Amino acid sequence: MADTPRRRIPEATVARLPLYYRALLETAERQVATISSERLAELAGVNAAKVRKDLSYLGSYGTRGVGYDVEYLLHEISRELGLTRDWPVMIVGVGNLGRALANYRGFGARGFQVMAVVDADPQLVGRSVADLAVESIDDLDTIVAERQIAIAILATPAAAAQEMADRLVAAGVRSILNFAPTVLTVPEGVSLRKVDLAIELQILSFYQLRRGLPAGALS
Amino acid sequence: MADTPRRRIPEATVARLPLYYRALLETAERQVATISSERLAELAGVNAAKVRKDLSYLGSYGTRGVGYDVEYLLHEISRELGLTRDWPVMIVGVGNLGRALANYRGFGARGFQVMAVVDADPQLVGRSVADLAVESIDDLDTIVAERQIAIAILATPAAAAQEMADRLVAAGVRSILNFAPTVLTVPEGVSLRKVDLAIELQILSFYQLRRGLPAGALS
DNA sequence: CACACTTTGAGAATCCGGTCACAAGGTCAG
DNA sequence: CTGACCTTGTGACCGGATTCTCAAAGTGTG
Repeated sequence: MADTPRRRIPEATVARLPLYYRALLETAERQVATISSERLAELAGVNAAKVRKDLSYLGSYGTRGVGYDVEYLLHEISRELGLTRDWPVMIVGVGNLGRALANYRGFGARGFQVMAVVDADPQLVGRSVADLAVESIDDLDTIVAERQIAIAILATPAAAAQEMADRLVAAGVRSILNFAPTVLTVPEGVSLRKVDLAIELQILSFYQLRRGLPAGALS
Repeated sequence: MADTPRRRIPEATVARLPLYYRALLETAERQVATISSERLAELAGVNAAKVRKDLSYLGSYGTRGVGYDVEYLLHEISRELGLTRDWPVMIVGVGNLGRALANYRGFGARGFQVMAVVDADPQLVGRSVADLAVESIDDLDTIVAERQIAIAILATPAAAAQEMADRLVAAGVRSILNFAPTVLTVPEGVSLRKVDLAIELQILSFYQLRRGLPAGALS
């Protein structure tokens, strides 16, 4: 499996691959065989030069004068993103958000299946969420090991998040998607991404405040 | 007060201000009067040089040899972010996610109050969600105008999202936080930010697949 | 007051990503 | 087979963001 010592793919490009992937899925469904960078750019909401540059990091998969073969490109991107295999996912924290996420079919991407839902509250253990029984956080190690869970979604209150993250890492989880509104630290070698409602709203607020105001008219 | 011909604040800095804000809130609660860039950096999960550079865009609010006055800095940042006023928020789409968001108290930042919850499905109109009655999307214009809603959270299925976004913009909403897994286009002058579960998971998957090589996906 | 120590603020250097522009490589009509 | 026409792939350039570094400005002690 010694895979190509392929050029390092820039982070910004990695973040866009899923957009291309989605656009290509839709295109494939419409039985379109090839697609130009122009069109792909439009679907993904970026510009054509960026699409070409991004795709060139994966290799030369296009044909000049024609465009990209939709099926082939789809395959290459999904391989690159690791979407050709299954990723069992665990959700930690069964509050409002945790439950919604567990039920969220809109993961869109198949391959990310929620295989476990855990919570620290003994009162919640045993309840059913999205066809799964809530399990105890104390069984983390076993659950992670047995179900080969590499990716966890953290949806606990902020106060509990760091401790949960630590326990996840200790149990062998190497990728965490954090929804708790707090800064987490994880060791080198663990990927951490965050989704933070409050921050997004505050950023919107910043620009909203300045909209329409004459430039420099802030008090 | 001789008002600052204030430097334009870089986008990257704007995105970090909420982090500092949160860190400062916690610090203020602990009755700590001043804070160094070093300490603030630690709390916000960034490095000290960045903190200082970021804060310098707001003006020179620190004291050399001492640090920053917590209360004062807090005040300046919240003013900058528009957190000194209230932002009525509307949630569009009452699926799993919409409901969870409506109930989500963890907005953390006060000032963002959900003032309306709307859906296109007549079956849902009238039901109660988070102490609000679900209203019809057809009353959008009135709701937005009367409740002065500037920020909307889109939590519809992907297929409906663009149309809803268009209607929101038409009704006067200038800031949209999109949770629907699709690319939206909005006119110039409207802020759009997105939160996309599937994309986040796919990015994690990418790095998980390569564990060992890159430094990974920092937030 | 002098001196050691702390910490900010900002210029300079560097890194990274985005955009431009165009040669290279391909299609297709006649 | 030729010439008009597309579209990719990429090197060159540009600009924003991050990091480095250190002078400047403050504190505190004796």
